[in-house]
Amino acid sequence: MHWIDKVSEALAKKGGKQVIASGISISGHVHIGHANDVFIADAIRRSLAERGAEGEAIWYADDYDPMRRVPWPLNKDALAEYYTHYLGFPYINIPSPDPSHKNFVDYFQRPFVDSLPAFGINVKIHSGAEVYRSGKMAGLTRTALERAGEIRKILNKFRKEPLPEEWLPYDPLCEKCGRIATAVAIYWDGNMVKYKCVGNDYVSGCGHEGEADFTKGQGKLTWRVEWPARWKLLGVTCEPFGKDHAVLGGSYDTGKLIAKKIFKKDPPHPIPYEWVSLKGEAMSSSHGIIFTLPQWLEVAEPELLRFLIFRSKPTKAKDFDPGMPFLDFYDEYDLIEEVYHRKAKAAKSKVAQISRIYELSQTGNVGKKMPQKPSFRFAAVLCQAVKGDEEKAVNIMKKRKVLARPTKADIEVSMKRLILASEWVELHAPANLRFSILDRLPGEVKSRISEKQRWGLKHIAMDISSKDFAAIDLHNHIYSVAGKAGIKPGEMFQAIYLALLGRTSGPRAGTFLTALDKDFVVKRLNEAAD
RNA sequence: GGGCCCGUAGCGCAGUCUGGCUAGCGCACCGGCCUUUUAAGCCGGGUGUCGUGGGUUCGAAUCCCACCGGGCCCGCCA
Repeated sequence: MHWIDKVSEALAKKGGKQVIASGISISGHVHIGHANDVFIADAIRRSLAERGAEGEAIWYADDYDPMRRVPWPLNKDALAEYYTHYLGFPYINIPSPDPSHKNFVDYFQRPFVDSLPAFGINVKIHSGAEVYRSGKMAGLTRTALERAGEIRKILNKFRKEPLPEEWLPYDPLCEKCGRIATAVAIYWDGNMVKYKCVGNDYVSGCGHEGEADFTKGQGKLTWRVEWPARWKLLGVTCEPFGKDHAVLGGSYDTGKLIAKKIFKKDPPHPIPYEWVSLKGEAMSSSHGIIFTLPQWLEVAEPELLRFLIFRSKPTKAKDFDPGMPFLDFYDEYDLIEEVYHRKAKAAKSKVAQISRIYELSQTGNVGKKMPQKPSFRFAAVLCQAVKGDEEKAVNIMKKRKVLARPTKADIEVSMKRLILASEWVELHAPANLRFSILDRLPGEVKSRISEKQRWGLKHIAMDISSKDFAAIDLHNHIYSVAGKAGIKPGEMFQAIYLALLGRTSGPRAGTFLTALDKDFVVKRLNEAAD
């Protein structure tokens, strides 16, 4: 059984409505590593639905947390100084670097959230700032303040240096300087927490002493207490989280105890997961080593990212490389699709597992028929040869038997893939895979073509204009022309590539030439031969 | 100091929870074919001390213990 289904089975067995929580701190661009969180939560929701259990997936933006570091690209040049001023501010209160977004949070969060539907993700979105400001957290905050002593004892079990006697689990928002990370709560009474803005290790305080109304969001619970409080507030029964929280004595450990003892809440079923790296490097919002959901959708089908996440166990580290290895990755996905549709063979013991991974990779329901489409590898060449001419592309794919009596849907899927491939070639493909037809034939290129090669080009041009070659026949024909010209086939091919691409290699010549406009090819070959 | 993950073919991995066919898959590679350059074709081939050592067992990649190597997380701050 797939791990997603094991979790949903365990949850369903407990009974009642299941709430699967996910979420992150909006500390910069939200990248595909963060997608783990929501994708897992949503997949469990889906699995629960399949077994008839009630479930809801949520995504919680920690947008009321303080900015501890200025993230990329705001840490560059003039912006850096401007944003350094906002260290310690709750993200939600930091301005956007561009006027088309409401604020810092909107700027970083929107591209992520807006992309979720394209990945088939259906989650309810919550905002930490909204939760605090609306007073929804007030009751639980009061409980936490009342029982600060017990909470302190729980936390101290895991700390080297115990928290001070008068410690309170509350981070007030300094009314004077606007920071939420610099004020220390001193005591509380009624709805008010008295504080002093003393600063912390990354930003200094303003020294202000004031009072924060915790029913109005003038501060927030400290993380280790906030998390279990949130479980209680939203009735969270399951939550995937990064390995940083999963450490013994980490926030899940203390959260578990606080949830049970203070908030009378069963802690959620944990799903710790590993990070996703980018070309072997850890992704980092603050350093700009990221790959975002919109970036993904530019060059790949959404199913592929789901596949990346669900193909292996959550505790397995995953690496994503949008370069050459991406083609293999695509092939693997296509293969499991074929296995699912019984078009490819796999070990009997594997078919069920592979099929389930395929299902989980889908953004919606699985189609009954497997769509016909080119491999991504092929698409990456074809799109360059036809330069956006759909009809030509379809014809070539028919000739190549990639498409056999294609339906509208087949063509749609294939075109989509061609567009993605063309973006991929542009953005991520290694240079040697990229080619483009020369608009003009520069003299410098022409001069690299020998007398004998010219003779050959001229004859090929003549033959093409007088006859419609099938790709393979043309390919063969080039060999015979090379023979007549008294040169090696390789030299003949090189001349063709030079004339069209300005370099000595390219896609398989017969298919390549037949994929191009005939008149253009004839004209160009003649031009090179003269 | 504490914890987690990983170690299986040249590379990337599945299989480990729940011990049981002859340890699989993709790519690469090798051989052959397509008169056929090429990262777009086809067929065939497994190239392996399952990190090491010990234990449990009729039986271990799988469970237990120790160790080695790699990566990561936490350690007042997600």
